[in-house]
This record gives sequence, structure tokens and C-alpha cells, in this order.
Amino acid sequence: MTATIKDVAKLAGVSISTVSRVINKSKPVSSEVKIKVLEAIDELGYKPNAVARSLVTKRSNLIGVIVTDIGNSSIAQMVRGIEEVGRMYNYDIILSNSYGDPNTEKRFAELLRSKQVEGIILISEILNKEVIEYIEDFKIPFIYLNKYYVDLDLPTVSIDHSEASYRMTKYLIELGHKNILYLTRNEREEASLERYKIEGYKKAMTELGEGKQQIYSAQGFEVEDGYAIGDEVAKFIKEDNITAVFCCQDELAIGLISYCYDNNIKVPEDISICGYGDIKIASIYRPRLTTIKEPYYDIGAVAIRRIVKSLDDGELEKTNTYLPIQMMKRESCKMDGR
Amino acid sequence: MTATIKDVAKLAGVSISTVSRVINKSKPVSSEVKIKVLEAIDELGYKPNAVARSLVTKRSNLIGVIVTDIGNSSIAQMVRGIEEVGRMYNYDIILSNSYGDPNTEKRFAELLRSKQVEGIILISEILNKEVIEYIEDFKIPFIYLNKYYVDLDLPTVSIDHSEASYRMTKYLIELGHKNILYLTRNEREEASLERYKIEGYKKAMTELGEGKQQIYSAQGFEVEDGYAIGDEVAKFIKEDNITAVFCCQDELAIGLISYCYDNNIKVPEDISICGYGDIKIASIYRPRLTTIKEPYYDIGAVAIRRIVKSLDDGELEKTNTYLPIQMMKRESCKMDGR
DNA sequence: TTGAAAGCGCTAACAG
DNA sequence: CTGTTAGCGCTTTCAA
Repeated sequence: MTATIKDVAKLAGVSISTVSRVINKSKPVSSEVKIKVLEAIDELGYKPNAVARSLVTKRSNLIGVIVTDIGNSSIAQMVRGIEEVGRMYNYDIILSNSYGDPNTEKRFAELLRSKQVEGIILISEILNKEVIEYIEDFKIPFIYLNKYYVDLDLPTVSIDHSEASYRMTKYLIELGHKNILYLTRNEREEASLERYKIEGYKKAMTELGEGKQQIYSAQGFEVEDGYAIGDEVAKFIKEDNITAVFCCQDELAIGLISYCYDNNIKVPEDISICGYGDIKIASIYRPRLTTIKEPYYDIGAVAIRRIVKSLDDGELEKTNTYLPIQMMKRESCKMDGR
Repeated sequence: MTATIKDVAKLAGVSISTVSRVINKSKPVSSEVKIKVLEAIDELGYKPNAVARSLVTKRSNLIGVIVTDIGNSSIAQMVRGIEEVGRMYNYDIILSNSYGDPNTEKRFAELLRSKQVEGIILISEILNKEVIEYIEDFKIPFIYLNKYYVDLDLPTVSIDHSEASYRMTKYLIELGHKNILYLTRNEREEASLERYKIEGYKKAMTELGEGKQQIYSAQGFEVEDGYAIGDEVAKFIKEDNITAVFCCQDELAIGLISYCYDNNIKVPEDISICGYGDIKIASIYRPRLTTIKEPYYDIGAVAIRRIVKSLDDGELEKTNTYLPIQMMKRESCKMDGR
């Protein structure tokens, strides 16, 4: 049996309140008594029971994090940021993998609440109003992180996607590209982020005033989807003189480059390809991928910092915190000499 | 204020024990009363407070997981396995990132204990006896997962590395390779897993009875280290007619292949390269990497299953659970025609 | 500066 | 089948 505060009190010959005071430094204790208590603590190897403590203080020092899949590298990076910053403020995190199922998300949220978490961060790939409202109902700080959708009326953190996309397109234009294909997904859905990214792309293309503005949609956001679309893209290259492809996600770009590799299309000699996200593989893959860095670690870090802050001083504003944009210029895109 | 069991009892006009009974189905309750209670619960939106419950039951339903870095994809996969299987048995996991620092690991272990976790899984990249003993002292189920080192006297789970390495070398030999370089790291350290892998490599080479047995050590286990060693390897290819390189970790192999890409050495035409681990990138990178699959998800899954099991029936044996070996034959290795 | 006592929300005897 | 009661280990008034 592990020692309790009672044991310490008895051994030190004081009351449990005194022990509590020295543990928490909550009230002055004469140094003489303090020493006795400290000795007793040491002798018994006493460690306070955080569960008992939370029951009375109503503070669990726990933040619940529900993610689509921790195996996803960008999500892992966000969690890394959440964990590390949470730690600085003495918060532990409880992790739940929903695999994207809304019911599971709700169930986990409930579970987290029962464990008395002080805040919840939901990292989701779908946008489910019902889940969000369900969690908002808990009346605890809640931040929603999503790579694909936006809900403007919710606290979140991201980069300015429209601006990022504009800058990437601009960059391709600077490299001499005129016929640039934008590879998207879900662009028509109301809440899709793609709307903003396409907006940025179009703005830059319109400023250019010449060349071909072309948008095409993949079947998904994964490497396979990028690969699968290879045939179409190859056709665009031939028929429409497309010289650069701007993929809305790194995974798509990687898949597409793999397709090119397998089909003897040289990147970047035959076609420049860039991505969006800067996932880990982007800088390891060859050629290294030119892309927009979504600062996943920072996104997580800022998210939890906002939660912790709101835990101190009351309100959590329903705003999007924008993080700086960073372009990663690498070898998958080159000057177009044609 | 959220409703408590008392509120439910009052509204339903019964005692709190009755409410407790219906919540936990711990004792029979007349269906008539049960309905009243259920209605009250529903009306108040009552959810049991898991903290209060753990305090009395001494069961937190929490497993602590300390990892080197959740941003590492193989670790993320293990955590995925841990989380998913833990969930099946109603355990939540608390995640801590130690970044490999032993003192941090100890501190986190302590923190986890204070939160009354029922078991601890430590995923570490170093082997620190002190940390291990410290955690063992908690007298709660503890499993130690490590990719690089072995401690035979501890519960853990892995593949049979000697056998795996033997089979990979055999495979290269079957492809016609005779001069095979084994790229290692830390092979001299007593507890290093590399000893076992080298054993397997040597066994296969000795059985072959001809060709060149060559072992060379990189500076680390990362992609950069694989890249950095490229010059040396290129020399081996030229001078010693090495036709295949067996890298002790996928990261090294990927780095080496990147070096080859950048230096116009064709893989697998000029040199076959294989890895060990089957990290995510292995099957995405081009050429796709031939490698040994370390089943990270399963390792995590089995680890937590062992913990949960020992929580039911007492003891956790200090044994290594071996998982099946799987070879991933891909394009980075080909028949040697020379 | 210290101790006694109440109570956080819940479970688990125990008695009826 | 149901209610009363005693805690779980701790913090926090309130008095002294």
C-alpha cells in the first residue's frame, strides 16, 4: 500500500492539514515543523494522489485530445506541440483516436468529460456540426483543428490559406510557368478550405493575365489519389502544355511524383510539382518537394496555449489565430525554360 | 454546475446507492425504480464523475505511455496500437513525450503514478537501467519497448531480430548477390540489438561460403546519417564490388538512396539497397524500399494487451513476446546479373 | 501557525 | 430490493 497524507501526518506528529500546507506551500508553516514533515514524506516515499486532489479542487490538469489518427504524421506533429506546451503549464494529455467517426468522437468526448478534462482539442478531418455542438455544450475550453474545412465561428488556429496559395502560385509564375494546373479536392463544398486556396491561385493567375488557368479534382487527399490521377495529369501536360502542378496537399504531390517516376516523366525537368503542408516526407523524398509549410507543431502549441490561457482568464474567443506562412523552395519545381 | 449522483437521487426520490446500482448494474434494482432513475439521469444530463469513482475503486482506467517522440512515425504507430486496443478494454492513455531524456522520463513516470495510472508503457530509444528500475519500483504493470536495445530481463515485445536479419540476407543471396555490405550502428555495445542482427547476417553469409562479408558503421540511425555515409558506400561499390547494402534501419536506407539519387547512382540497377523496419515512407519512396517489417502497430497492441491481462490475473512475466516476421519485397533490390 | 472537521462525488459493505 | 453509512485521499474553511 502506498503512503497517504495521513501516514505522513502521523509519522511527523502533525495534522494532515499541516502536511497539505507544506506540500502545496499554500499557507505558512513553521520551518521546524516543515522539516519534520519533509522528512516524513521522504521516509515514506509519499507522493500525493492526484485523483483525490482533483476531486476536491475540481482541477484535473488534464486536456483531452481527440484526433482522427495519431498515425498521420501531421497530426502527430500537432499532438507533439500540444503535449510539449501543455507540459509547460503542467497539463497532461489524454489521447483518443477516433478514426474519423463522428459517433466515436462524441463517445470519446463524453469519456473525456467524465474524466474531468479541463479542455478539449479536436483534430478532425471532417466537419461535423453535431459533434462540435455536443462538445461546445460541455462549457469547457474547446479548440477545433481541421486541415480541410473551416468553421468560422469556432476557436481554431491555422495559416491564411488564401494568402499561402497565392504566394505559391506567384512563385511558380516567377519561375516562368504560365500554364499551371491546380489539383484540388472537394472544392465545391461550402466549408471546404479549398475554396480559399483556389481563390489565392486564381488571384495570382489573373494578375499574370496570360497562360492557362486549370483546376482539376482528385478523388481524395492521399498518396494513392495522387498516383491515380497521374494519367490525367500526363494528358494535361501533353495536350495543354501544363508545365507546373500545384497540389492542394503534399500527399497528392508525392503520389503524383511517384507516378512520374514509374512512368518516366522527369520531375522537375518535364514537369514542376509542388505541394501544400510540408509533411515530413516532403523534405526526404527525391526530388525534395517544394511546398507551403503548415506549421503543425506550432498549430498544436498555439491551440493548447489558448486553452490554458482561457482557463486562467475566463473567455476563449471564437477566432482563428493565424500563423505565419513559410514557403519551402526545393527541387521539385524549377525554372521553366520553354 | 453539473449534476451529481445526489441530484439524481433526489429527483428520482431514491437513495444515492440505488442510483449507483443502476449506473453500474452492480446489484438488482426493481425495474420500476430503475426507470425512474434513468429518467432522472436523462433529465439532468447526469454523467458519472470518473475521478470520484477512481478515488474509491482505486481504478483509474488510465495507462501511462512515455515515448521518446510521438513525431516519430514508428512510435506513432505503436501508440496507435496501444490506444486502439486499450480502448477495447476501456482504458484511456495519457501520453508523455520525453525526447529521450532519462530525467524527464523519470519525472513523467512519477507524474503518471500520481495520476494513478494502472500501467506504464515506456517506448525509449536509449537503455537506461535507472529509469527502468525506478518505474519497476512502482509495482504496477510495466512494459518496455525499444527499437535499438535489449534488456532480456524485462517484459517487452518485438520480432526475432536475428532471424529477421538472417532471412533478409538470405533473400539478397537468392537474388544473386554475393558481396553484401551490412550497414550498422552501435554494433559493439553490449545491449545493442545490432549484435543479433549482425549474427543473422553473418550466419547467412557463412552459409553462402563465398563473396564478401563486410560490416560498416554509420554515425547514427537517421536519414542524414544514411546520406552522410554515401561517399564511403560509393567507394565500397567501386573497390569491393559490393552489389547490395543491407541497412540496419529504413532511415539509413532512405538517406543512402537519396545520396544515390543526388549522385547519379541508380538504385537498384547499380546497387540494391534494403532496410529494416518498414516505416511509412518505405513504401512511398521511389524506388520502394525492400525491408523487414517491424509491426509497430501490433507491438503496441500486444504490449497493452499484456498489461491489461496482467491487471486481471496478477502477474506480468518478464519475457519478450515475439511477433511474426514479414519481408517486404519491393523495387529497391533486384537480381544481380553481374 | 496549527488542528478539527466538513466535504468533493462516488462505491460498497451492512442492515433491514 | 433499498437505504444508511463509512470512507477513498485530499483541500479548505473555521477556530483556536
